[in-house]
Amino acid sequence: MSASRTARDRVRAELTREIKEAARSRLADDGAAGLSLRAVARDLGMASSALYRYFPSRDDLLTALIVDAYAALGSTAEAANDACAREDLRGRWFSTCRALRLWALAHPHEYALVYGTPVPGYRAPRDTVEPAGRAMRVLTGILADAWAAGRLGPGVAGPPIPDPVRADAARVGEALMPGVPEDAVMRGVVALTQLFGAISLELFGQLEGAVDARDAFFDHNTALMADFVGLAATSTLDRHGQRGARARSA
Amino acid sequence: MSASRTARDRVRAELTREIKEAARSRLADDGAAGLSLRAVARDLGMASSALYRYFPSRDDLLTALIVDAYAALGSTAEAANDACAREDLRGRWFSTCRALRLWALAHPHEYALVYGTPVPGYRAPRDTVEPAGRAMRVLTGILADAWAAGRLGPGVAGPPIPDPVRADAARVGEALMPGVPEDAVMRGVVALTQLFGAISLELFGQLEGAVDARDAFFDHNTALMADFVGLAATSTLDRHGQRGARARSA
DNA sequence: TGTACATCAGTGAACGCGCGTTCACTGATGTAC
DNA sequence: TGTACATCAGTGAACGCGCGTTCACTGATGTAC
Repeated sequence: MSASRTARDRVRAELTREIKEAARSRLADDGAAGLSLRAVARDLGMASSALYRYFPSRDDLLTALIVDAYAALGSTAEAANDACAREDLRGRWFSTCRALRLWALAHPHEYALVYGTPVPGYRAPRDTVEPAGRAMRVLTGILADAWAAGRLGPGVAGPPIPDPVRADAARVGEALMPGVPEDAVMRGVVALTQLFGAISLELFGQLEGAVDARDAFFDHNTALMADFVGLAATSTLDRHGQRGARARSA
Repeated sequence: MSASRTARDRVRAELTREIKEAARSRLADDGAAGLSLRAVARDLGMASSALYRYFPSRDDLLTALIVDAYAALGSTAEAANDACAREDLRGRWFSTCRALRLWALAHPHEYALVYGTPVPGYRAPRDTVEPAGRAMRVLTGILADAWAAGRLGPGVAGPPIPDPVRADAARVGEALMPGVPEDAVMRGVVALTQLFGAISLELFGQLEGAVDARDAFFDHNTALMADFVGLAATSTLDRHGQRGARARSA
């Protein structure tokens, strides 16, 4: 049974993949709000009604694309992180930030799908919640490792944290970087916010005419925020993206 | 001539305003990509063809909305900045950041129009470039004032700035905060990026389930970034949004 | 292995809908003398 | 102030289009005996 099931089912899985692939291409022209089943079917040379054998509605296709985008973003981050020596904390941070930006630049419409303007009328179902956190979790994991290794410096101190914010930071910390004190958690969240702000502004065209050396600019940006969170400067990776460049001292 | 011209022209200006107003409301339901002249006309109780007396095409209406959004964001920032004593630099920074966030929360769809995912197929014309910078210029102006007054601390140092980035920072600094050295310009840009990242993440729903005390969270966020850029902590406004709270020492 | 039946994939026509834009028109408002 | 004319605002019908989704159908693939 399972062997024969896979015969037909492999074709099914393959076509499901192709439909999503075609839909991703369409995204570039029409955006998420304008994603059209008929256009996708046309690109694949099949009847639009055939798509209903694979996705019960347009929104379900959109959901699949969103889940895929989160997953791709997540595994990109994980791969970048894993490519570094575990104890090279600043290197892992840099590598992951860079990988996220490069993925976003290579897949701008999929990035926009998850971190851009929400699609009007579309409500993300539950399936979407879990994969959403994967990329984030890589970055917070680095901070947690740094803290555990006693290698998370004081960073920018800032004013004392008001109680309600402390509660939020405690909850976020519990979920993403257990053991890390609230003020370091806050700095981490601020750094993540900055990271996604930097990627979004570049991707959505707000740097146009203002910043030319985009790669180097992003790297310097990342370096400043690494200092901000207190990630010790032990990496060989934070200048110009050249592995093996001389380590710098903060 | 000019008196009689204004008779008819005042009605025209009024209706132009009403059309844009109705279009703004529509934005909430359908998003920018789905903005429909027919829907706007329906809401106003007029024939859809009548709108062509006011806007030559759908894209021109969209352009008008974008220009308006930038202008509203700009004057919101300016008003918040002007409401503070000129020498209260950190207060001005806080006041402006807060005002921008509150405007965005009050007008999420207009914010998305300018800082969210670009509308597919829409190319912003020239009219859009100048007003885009207004809100930014308020914030950079504060940093420039702080520098001129010798009140811009060292902030986070970061690594030495590579030459291409230095060139970008010099150009941006020239345009937005003349006289401020490149490293401070870079920190300013990073802070602006963080600000828009924070507003966008909150607005686009990424904080859902993670952060509850949104106002206080944003304020603390802002305080950390104010320290990051080196804005001296002399304000009475950076705790809990209460004017007259005790000044704190960094 | 062979046959009878059930399941599934894909088709093409049809549904009802909303869209941007054009056009010839009517009536009101403004202008020139 | 009054009249003749030009300009403008708004109408409603029409154009051609694309959309999501349903449905009865055909033929191929899988299942059970």
